[in-house]
Formats: sequence, structure tokens, C-alpha cells
Amino acid sequence: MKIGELVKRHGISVDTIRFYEKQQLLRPSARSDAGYRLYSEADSQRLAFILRAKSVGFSLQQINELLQIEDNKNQWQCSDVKDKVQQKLTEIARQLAELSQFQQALQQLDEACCGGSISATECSILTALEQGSTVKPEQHAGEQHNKEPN
Amino acid sequence: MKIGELVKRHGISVDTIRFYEKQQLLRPSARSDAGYRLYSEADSQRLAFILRAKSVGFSLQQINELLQIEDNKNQWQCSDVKDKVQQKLTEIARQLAELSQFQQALQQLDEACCGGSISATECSILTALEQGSTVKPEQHAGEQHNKEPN
DNA sequence: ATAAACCCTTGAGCTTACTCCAGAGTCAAG
DNA sequence: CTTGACTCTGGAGTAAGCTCAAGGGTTTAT
Repeated sequence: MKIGELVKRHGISVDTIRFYEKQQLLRPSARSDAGYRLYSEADSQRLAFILRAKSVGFSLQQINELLQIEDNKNQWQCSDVKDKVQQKLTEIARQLAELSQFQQALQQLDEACCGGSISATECSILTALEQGSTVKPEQHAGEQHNKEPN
Repeated sequence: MKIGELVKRHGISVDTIRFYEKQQLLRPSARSDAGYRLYSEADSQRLAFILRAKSVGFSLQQINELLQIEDNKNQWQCSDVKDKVQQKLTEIARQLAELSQFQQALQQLDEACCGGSISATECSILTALEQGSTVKPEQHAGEQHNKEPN
């Protein structure tokens, strides 16, 4: 099949396919007389492999490594494959930890701020970012009568 | 103070400072006769603000927006600031969800694979990526029957 | 006076995964 | 035979956040 049908099947763009080719992930198994890329069923399945690997978070570089194993399965062991997966899991755990930390810090900021129409001069979020101190909630004039500045 | 002292105080590079300047985040309040950047205490505090915002996950673009508020606090409300924080929280929640999905899928792959020295031709990780089906554990010749399949 | 350390500007490069464009050849339908 | 859809190549552009290099002035210490 030509590139147009391939992309229709997989729901991606021709540019992406050509990009993957440049990245050595997927080469068409033949060319027509006019130089058109021709893909076999096997090629299409290889693309499916790539897309599935992408969908579980692998980078193109990592997918390349997986494909090298896939291309010569009998020269590799289960442990080689599992290692890649575990590497990725470690990477993801690190990213999750970082994001969670962001989340926690932001939630603290969020909770401390009234979010109302009082002037941002009183905003405890800005204060915290200015001073790096622990977050303190704002004191609202007109809510209670208490006007200590933070 | 000159740029060298500023970066020493904050533990970042001069290139980064100049980059932030190009991004309109931090301008030196003066220049020496020789054209050296001169930073005031206020500049240094502004930088601290930037770095703190970065440490809770804001992008430079978002920090820029926060600084615009910071620069004219009395023209803004708490809600404006809180909105930024909540926007970021939403963004982070989305990223966390995506990563968790990756993690879950990878853990499934990981658990199904023996990780041993058997040939990768039997590897259930590769099989799953090839076929996109639910993961099945490998059947090992010469090893006892494993636990129940998933 | 001179060398080291510091500072300047401009501009390029890196990473990832595409996306888009120009200019041109090819193919199928009417 | 022409139109429109499809394909080709090569190269540039995008986002984010730096990082580095070249080539040259300034300051400071000895």
C-alpha cells in the first residue's frame, strides 16, 4: 500500500511516517517505479508496534531500541526487554514524584488564597513567592474585624 | 552588584540570567559605564521570586504572567492570582493522569515478563506490543507452572 | 605592565516529535 | 488533455529552557 493508505489505517500523518523513516524506525519495504513508498502488511504491523510503544510512554529513541530487539529476537533475552520497561518505569516514577511535589506546593498556595476580589497586594500566594516563607492565609477587612498585615 | 555576584547568590549561571532578560523576566536596574549589568536588592528578590515560581512548576511564560501581576499588584485581585495557580494545578493533574496511565500499562507489561534468560522470542512484552492484546505471561519449558494468568 | 578573572554581544546548537512549505513529478477520472 | 488528488525531496520552523562559542572590552591583583 502507499503512504496514504497506511496513514489512514493508523490515523497519523504522512509527515509523521516520513519522520519515523528519517529516525530509522520504519522503512517502506519497497518503492514504486515512480519512487512512491510501498508498505507491506509487516510494515503496517511494525508501525502498530511503534504506536503501541508510544502509547505506553516510550520515546522514539527507546522504541528504536525495542525495535532492535524485535528485529532480532533470538539474539536477546527476556531480561533485556524487561530492563527497558523497568528503566522506563523508573523514569516515570521520577517524573511522577516531581509532579506530585509541584502539586502539593501549589495546593498549599491555593488553599491559602481567598481567591476573592480583594486586591492582589494582600495575596498570600504572591507573598509566599516573594518571601519563600510558609504560606499564611489573608486577613480580610470586612470579614472579621482584624487587620494585621501578613 | 554585578551579574557574577547575583548568580553566586542564587546558584544559577550567567547565561541563564541573560536568557531571563531576553525573556523579559528580569532586567538589571542599571548598567555600569563599561556596560556591565548592575543589579539591585530588588532585582535579586525578583529573581528569587522567579526561581520559587519555577520550583513549584510554573513555566517561564506563566512566571511572566505572575510577574505582571506582581509589578502592579493593586490593579489585580486575589482571584487573578489564584486562577493562575488553579490553571497550573489542572495542567499538572492532566500530566499526572497521563503518567499514571503509562505507569499502569508498563507495570502490567513488567509483571507479565519473567525477565529471565529465556529468548526474547517468547517475551510477553514484545508480544503485547506486537499484538496489542492483553498481556499473557510466558510459558517456560523447563520451569514449573507459574501462577495464574491475568 | 600583564595576566587572570570577569563582563559584553551576537548567534548558533541542543532536545523531542513533529509540522509545514516550496517546487516538482505521478496517477486516475472525466 | 486537463484537473485534482496524491506523492516526492529538502529544508525550515516550533516549543522550552537553556548552554556554548567566538571575539573582544574591563577590572583587579601582582
